[in-house]
Amino acid sequence: MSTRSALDLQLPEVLYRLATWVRRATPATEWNSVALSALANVVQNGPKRVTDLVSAERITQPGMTALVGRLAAAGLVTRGPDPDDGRATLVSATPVGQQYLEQIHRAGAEVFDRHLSKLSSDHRASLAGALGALSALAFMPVLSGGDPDAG
Amino acid sequence: MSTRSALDLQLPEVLYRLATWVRRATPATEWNSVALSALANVVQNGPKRVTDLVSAERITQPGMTALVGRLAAAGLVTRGPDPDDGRATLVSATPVGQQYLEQIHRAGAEVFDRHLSKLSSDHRASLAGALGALSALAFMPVLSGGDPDAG
DNA sequence: TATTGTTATACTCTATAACTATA
DNA sequence: TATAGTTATAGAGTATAACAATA
Repeated sequence: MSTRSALDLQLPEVLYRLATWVRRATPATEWNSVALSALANVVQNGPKRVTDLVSAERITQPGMTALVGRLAAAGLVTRGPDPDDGRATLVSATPVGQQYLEQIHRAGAEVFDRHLSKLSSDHRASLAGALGALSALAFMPVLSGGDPDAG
Repeated sequence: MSTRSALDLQLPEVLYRLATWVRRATPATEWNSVALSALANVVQNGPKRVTDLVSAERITQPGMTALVGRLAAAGLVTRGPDPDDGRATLVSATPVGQQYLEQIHRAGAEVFDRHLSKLSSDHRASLAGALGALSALAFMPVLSGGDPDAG
């Protein structure tokens, strides 16, 4: 039995479960996951057009318009014109939005830390060794294929 | 620099991002994540009361009643009396529900496999080494604390 | 004519409150 | 009286369709 087959057979299932676990372990917030993800996008990558945000999330353009409107009403983002394209709207994070996201991440990190401390030292060591790989996966662009229309 | 501090500092952030990544990479289905999670609960653990399903998900009792009603209408679960408690309702998975969940997992596994194949062999090896730890985390009961009311 | 974004409308889902049945 | 579950009602969020502005 090679490590390759173990990886192929078990990791997808484990990742799936892990995502569910993270969803349950993460403290509830007043914003849903799509909203936090869109906010994180503009916080980390700078101003984005509505279309860009749409393609990064599983939501329609009108849905993103409404979401950006709510985020703007809450003071977490601002909307402005795109100097390069008169049709486009640039969505930018405000300092408040950035601070809010950092606070959410701190609260989530605390919860994760409490759970990680329950793991055996062997398990903790193997996780530390896989940090780079997990990060590479977490930052990997999602391949199209399940979604025929996705570009 | 110990591996312990690297783990504490980076892993929570990576896990958070990884969960978002999984959410985006997983093919969209007609059922949302709470519905699939509740279905998976009864498929894997056998019949459960509505209250049990409520405590495992972030949803209210009326919300779970409605969700179970939809799952039952779709033929994925059935409801029956609890022989030990006349007040309770036992929710059980049907063969159709079990097959549906297996199909969802197969489709998700295919997508994950395609992404995993993009990783370097070093990263794949470290992931294989962390499988046990990831699984331990994914199956760890969620600790209360962020949620004062949670048992 | 195609693309970007918004508005109008309807539907799904979930929360709070009130209720019934059983312990 | 407390617990398990349901029903009634209202609100948030998102999709489809139609529209306005710019490329």
